[in-house]
Amino acid sequence: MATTKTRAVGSRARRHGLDWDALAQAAECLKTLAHPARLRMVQLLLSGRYTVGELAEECEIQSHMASEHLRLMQRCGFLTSVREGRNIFYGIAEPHLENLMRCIEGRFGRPGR
Amino acid sequence: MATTKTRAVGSRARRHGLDWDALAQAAECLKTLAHPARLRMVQLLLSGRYTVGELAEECEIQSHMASEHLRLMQRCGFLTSVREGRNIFYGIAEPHLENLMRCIEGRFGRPGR
DNA sequence: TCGAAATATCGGGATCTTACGATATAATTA
DNA sequence: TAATTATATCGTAAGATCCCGATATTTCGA
Repeated sequence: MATTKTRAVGSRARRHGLDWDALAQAAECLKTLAHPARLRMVQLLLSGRYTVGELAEECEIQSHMASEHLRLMQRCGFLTSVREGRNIFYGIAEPHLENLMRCIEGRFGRPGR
Repeated sequence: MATTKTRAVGSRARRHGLDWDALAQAAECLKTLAHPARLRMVQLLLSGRYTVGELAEECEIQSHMASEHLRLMQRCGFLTSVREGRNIFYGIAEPHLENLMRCIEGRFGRPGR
């Protein structure tokens, strides 16, 4: 999973955007985001904090699946979590997610909204 | 792969960003983008057109693998391709990719650049 | 302390992805 | 036509992902 190859810079594109390590990291994060339930969770969490159960209900999945999705996103540093009594509230830790979701909504959102 | 479920809108988040179909579509596209070689190809192609062989060399993969990656991205409508003699030149078809890559570079690019 | 509620983890089976070698197709040149 | 170059496709095996049921863990209330 940790693709840590050292790559020579090709001929036509010197210093073109991200280096290979950054690309591998970015790919990991995109893969983590690339699931409808997880996208939905991010979308919801950008508007405030939610418990696991609430997210599960919104996404219509079992709560232990929500837990799993949240674990994956937390591993990428996307989320915060705070326990309050029996509940655990999740929130957004990665500020860039807002821009990214805006890009995605710009591409996939219906024009009439 | 075609997750076409009809989902009820939950309680706390009415009309929150994208609906389920759009999320599934977005997830597909993100998954397609979520590979270091494919990200690199998009990065390169945003600066001009490239042949399969050039892309393969830049990404240090075999050209038949480049071909495969390009096929996946074309299936999402990301790319254009034009044959010229023996070569096939690929380019960017989806204008939103530029914004998306900027978001990604904003997150993963080194601060000093 | 016991039971219930909320969340997390484990083990497994089905499905998908990835990269490979081999092969096929298309266009060019000898 | 035959050989060469560029690109695409096929079959496949290893590995990853997804979702499930079952089971743990943590916290609260009776």
